[in-house]
Amino acid sequence: MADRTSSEDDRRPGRTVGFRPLYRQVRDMFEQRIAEGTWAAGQILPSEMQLASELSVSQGTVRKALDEMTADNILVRRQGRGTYVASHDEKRILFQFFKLTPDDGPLRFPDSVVTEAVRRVALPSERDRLGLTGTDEVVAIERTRSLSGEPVLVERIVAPADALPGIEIGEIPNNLYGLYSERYGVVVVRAQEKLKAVAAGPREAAALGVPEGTPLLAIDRLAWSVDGRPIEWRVSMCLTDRHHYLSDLK
Amino acid sequence: MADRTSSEDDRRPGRTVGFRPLYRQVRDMFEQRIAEGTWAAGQILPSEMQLASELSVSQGTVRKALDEMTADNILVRRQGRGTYVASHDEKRILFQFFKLTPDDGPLRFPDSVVTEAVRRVALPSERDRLGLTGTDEVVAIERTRSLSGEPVLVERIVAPADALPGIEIGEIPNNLYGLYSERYGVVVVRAQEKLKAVAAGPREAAALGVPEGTPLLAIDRLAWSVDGRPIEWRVSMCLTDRHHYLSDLK
DNA sequence: TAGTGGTCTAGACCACTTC
DNA sequence: AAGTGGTCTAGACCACTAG
Repeated sequence: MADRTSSEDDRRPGRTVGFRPLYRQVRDMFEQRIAEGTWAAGQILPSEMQLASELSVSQGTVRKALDEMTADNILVRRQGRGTYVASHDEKRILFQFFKLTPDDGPLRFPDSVVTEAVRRVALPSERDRLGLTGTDEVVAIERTRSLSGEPVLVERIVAPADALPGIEIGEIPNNLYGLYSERYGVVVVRAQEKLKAVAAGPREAAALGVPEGTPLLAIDRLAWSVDGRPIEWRVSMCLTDRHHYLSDLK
Repeated sequence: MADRTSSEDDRRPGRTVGFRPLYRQVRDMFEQRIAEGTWAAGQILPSEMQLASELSVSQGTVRKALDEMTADNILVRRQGRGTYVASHDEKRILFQFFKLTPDDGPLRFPDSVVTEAVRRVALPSERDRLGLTGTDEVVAIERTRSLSGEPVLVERIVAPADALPGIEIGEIPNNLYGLYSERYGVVVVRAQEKLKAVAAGPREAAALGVPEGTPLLAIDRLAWSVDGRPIEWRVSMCLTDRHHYLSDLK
């Protein structure tokens, strides 16, 4: 493992500016391996001891890096088995990325019906949110999602086409983040949602089977890949008469 | 420090059932001290070394307990200075408990105008949410809150009266969690919010100066004290035409 | 039984704040 | 200079899983 400053050859930290703990440098390396696909979603990592000796670092330093990444839901650790790159299975989606819960009854994964899927040049607003330029293309999807057979939300999803090369518009799975990671090695690890209450317009009203003007919960989500690139913009319009958005504050 | 099982006298963990790491027992003790008021909000804790020798535990074990509590925003650590019980100053409220953000412009702390404050017997729904029984009393507050002079939300707050003994209905401060901790030693550390989109009724419409039926964001929050007791139920009806609820998913 | 992560300890040194 | 938290190391042992 190299020094943590830019110029010295020992382990002594430099001045206040630019100091970065060793375990964070280790974490950066691990995240880079995930971003590059060296470690794919669901795959097991080498053991702490192996990683430590590979990097010429103590096991405790490797552990601290792995613990941080586990706390951020990038890795999953299982005592006695090993450390794995967190995969986007339905359980993780429900736990981390799907906050719409039935008022009574258990959390469930919604069905999806795709109503539109196209590849086209990005609109200005999409370029803005996704950090695209000029003539960059996006994949745009619209779909309606149901819980227990009842439509609960309609959403529009936009992702940069170059991050998902050769994506087949025809076959959009229910679990998109699983597709991103399994097929394109793009691992979504973080998202930010902005929520508003809005009145249903004609399209939402028709798709959800409610009158125009019905209050809907609008969820505007931007999702980032492990390497920090914005990878998807999604706006969901949700019926909340029998569901709610669950947010834990701590 | 005692053993971590219930019956043995050494440090050897027992069977799988009932095993609890030493650092969690240490954390439990620390949380108890906060709940009892031994360590009040804003107060500095003894140093890691002092705590370790007091409990006959290594510094590393104390550190792990303190780190966990810091991650949960119960403590604040400042290198070179010490470890403090997190106080409910405006900065913490904004960071942890107030998620309504202007669409453009910086996050700010809202003003409040109390429109009603009474002490009365708890309603059945309130007993249910707050874990009260029989003739337990509550303090109920209604207020309107503004950002930049514009009313953005109206909320109803209900708290068990016995947790806030002798609370003066007359003087309700803007920052309620600060009052709870400073005056009654009740430290709120966690909350859960359920969000829905609803139509403004006559009262909300009048208080917020919008037509009836305007979509509002309803935030139903239950807040817990450090000892796990539900300490406040709050329902906020928010105008989201120029603000949004910010939720980070990771 | 072997190998993994999880806990606990002890000690050295660094970064930061205060006096 | 002294005291705090932060980092890094090394080693022992425990809990859990799998063969």
